[in-house]
Amino acid sequence: MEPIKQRYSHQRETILQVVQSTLVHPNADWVYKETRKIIPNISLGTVYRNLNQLVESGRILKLKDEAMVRYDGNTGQHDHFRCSKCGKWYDVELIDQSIFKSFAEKHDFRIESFNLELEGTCKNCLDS
Amino acid sequence: MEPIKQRYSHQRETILQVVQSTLVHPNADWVYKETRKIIPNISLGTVYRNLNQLVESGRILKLKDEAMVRYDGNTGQHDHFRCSKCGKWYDVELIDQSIFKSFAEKHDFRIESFNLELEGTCKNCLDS
DNA sequence: AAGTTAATAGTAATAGTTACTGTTATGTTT
DNA sequence: AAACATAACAGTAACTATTACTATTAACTT
Ligand SMILES: [Mn+2]
Ligand SMILES: [Mn+2]
Ligand SMILES: [Zn+2]
Ligand SMILES: [Zn+2]
Repeated sequence: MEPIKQRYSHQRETILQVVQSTLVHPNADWVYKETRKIIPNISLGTVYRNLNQLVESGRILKLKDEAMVRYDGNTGQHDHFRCSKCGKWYDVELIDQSIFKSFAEKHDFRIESFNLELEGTCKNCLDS
Repeated sequence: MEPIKQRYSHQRETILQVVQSTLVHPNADWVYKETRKIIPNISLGTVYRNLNQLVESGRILKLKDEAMVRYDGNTGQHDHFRCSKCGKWYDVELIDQSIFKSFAEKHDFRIESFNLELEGTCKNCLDS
């Protein structure tokens, strides 16, 4: 069988740029609203479909929030801190990943990704 | 203002026992079906309300699955491996938590919980 | 230029969860 | 023990994030 053909689409590239242009780790609706500033008649379904494809092809990351999915244009190795008060996501410095690598070998699983998430209260919320 | 009064309820205690009796890290519907074996006319709303209360009071843990919430009756310190093929959650041995503790001090955040999640393919799925 | 079909806009449907409402049961006060 | 106050309940409606559907458009192939 033939390889799946993925065609270029203006919408997909715009969505990718929107996700890559921010540090907010947006959800689908945020991406939708931002993308509509560039393509006013884009459909919400198109945003969802393309976000999923971009995750599938590894060009963006998928994050799990409380009751929503969030996306991350930064596909480099990093972890997250989530503020339980304001809901903001912050990138944090990575612990040496070799810790996890050696850990992986103790188990009978094929480990494909490590995800370390810290939760608490951010500086902003602590100050105010 | 007075402290919130939490009354005993047969339903809540049964739900707690159901969650504590398993290692599957169940979602709300699984808990609902299991609890109905004991209290046949319990309402799904009651299950959700009590699961939330049990999380709130720290008697069970809340986990984020792909598009669902899961619960864990094991509130001891441990981490998880999730199989992306069969969706099962496994408890895994904890890395020395002091790693995270020292890490926390580098940041201007008040860190309240660490959550390490590994994803990949489990032994069962690798074999078959 | 004509043909193929991936991708789209728009909308309907699904699924997990929460909100509401009248009734029941738990814990308290007479 | 009886009356009371209200947390919790069963049952159901509403909400919300996401996916599915459908007729049309546009990207690539021949
Ligand atoms: Mn990030
Ligand atoms: Mn567990
Ligand atoms: Zn905050
Ligand atoms: Zn598996």
